[in-house]
Amino acid sequence: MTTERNSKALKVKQECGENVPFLSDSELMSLSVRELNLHLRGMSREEIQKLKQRRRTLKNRGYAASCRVKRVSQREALEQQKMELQREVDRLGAENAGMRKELEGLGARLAALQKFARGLEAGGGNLLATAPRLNTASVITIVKSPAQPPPQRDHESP
Amino acid sequence: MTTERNSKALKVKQECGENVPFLSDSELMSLSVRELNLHLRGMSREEIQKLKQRRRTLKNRGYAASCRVKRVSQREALEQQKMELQREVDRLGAENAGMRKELEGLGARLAALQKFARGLEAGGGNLLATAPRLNTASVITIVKSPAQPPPQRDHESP
DNA sequence: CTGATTAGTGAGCAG
DNA sequence: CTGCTCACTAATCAG
Repeated sequence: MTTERNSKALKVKQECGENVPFLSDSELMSLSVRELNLHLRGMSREEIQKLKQRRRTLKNRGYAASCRVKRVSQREALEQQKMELQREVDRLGAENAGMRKELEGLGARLAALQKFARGLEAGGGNLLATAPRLNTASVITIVKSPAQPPPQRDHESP
Repeated sequence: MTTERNSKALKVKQECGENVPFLSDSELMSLSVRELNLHLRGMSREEIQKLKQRRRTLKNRGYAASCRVKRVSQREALEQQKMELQREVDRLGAENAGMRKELEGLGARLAALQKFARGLEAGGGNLLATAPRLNTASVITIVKSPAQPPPQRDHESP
């Protein structure tokens, strides 16, 4: 199955020896019916039928070949589409993992903040008194968003 | 191409009429060589060769059939896998969109908080004085996590 | 030899 | 008629 087919000299009916009647070997395949008729002067009905059958056979040979080519092409196209989808899955999966990590980080930050806020509430209203070791630069105050996004698009940059 | 093949009474070489020699019609296909030889008593070399060739042909018919079946199965399997991947892409895409929205919301909240915090810094150290309209229940304080655990953290209130 | 695969061939359908 | 597809056959390869 892996090895290459070496001596591939198939049969391919070739009546070259004795029977080169009037028309070329297999290029009557490319003639139209009208053109074929021009070459059909003075032939017995039987010979005409024989020639037309040979033409049909040659045509069928080509049809079968293109049928196989088409089959292979379709299979390869399917595999190609499958690989593209797999790549898309990988991409989305990675993006997903990244965002999940981001969310996790933000969630942890918010949890810590809420904990700190609870301590604030319990200790009193004075922020600086409650957390004396924190300077204002490291302290951010949060208002629980009442479902109204701020018109300003400002992001932090750590 | 869409219509079903109606009268599918293919040729399937059946030499039932005159030629039912010694062995069943086509069930010599299922005999092993050893068993076949038992039925080969008193036959001319030529007849034996003929029978063996018929057996080989019948076998080949079956091989070709299973080859076609396999081809179809593989194609269907590919299409199946493709559909599953497509479903996976859709699922991940939806999950992705959801998380993106979550991140967007959290980002907006953090942006608002930073804006508020900047106002705090500019106005002075007193939080309540800077935001007099906010009660402590709606205010949460954030510490930019400096990756250093607080040395004394023993007040907890669930 | 057995089983699988390929190309060629005729049957039969569809346009 | 033309083009395509199916089932069959022989040739060939692989194990």
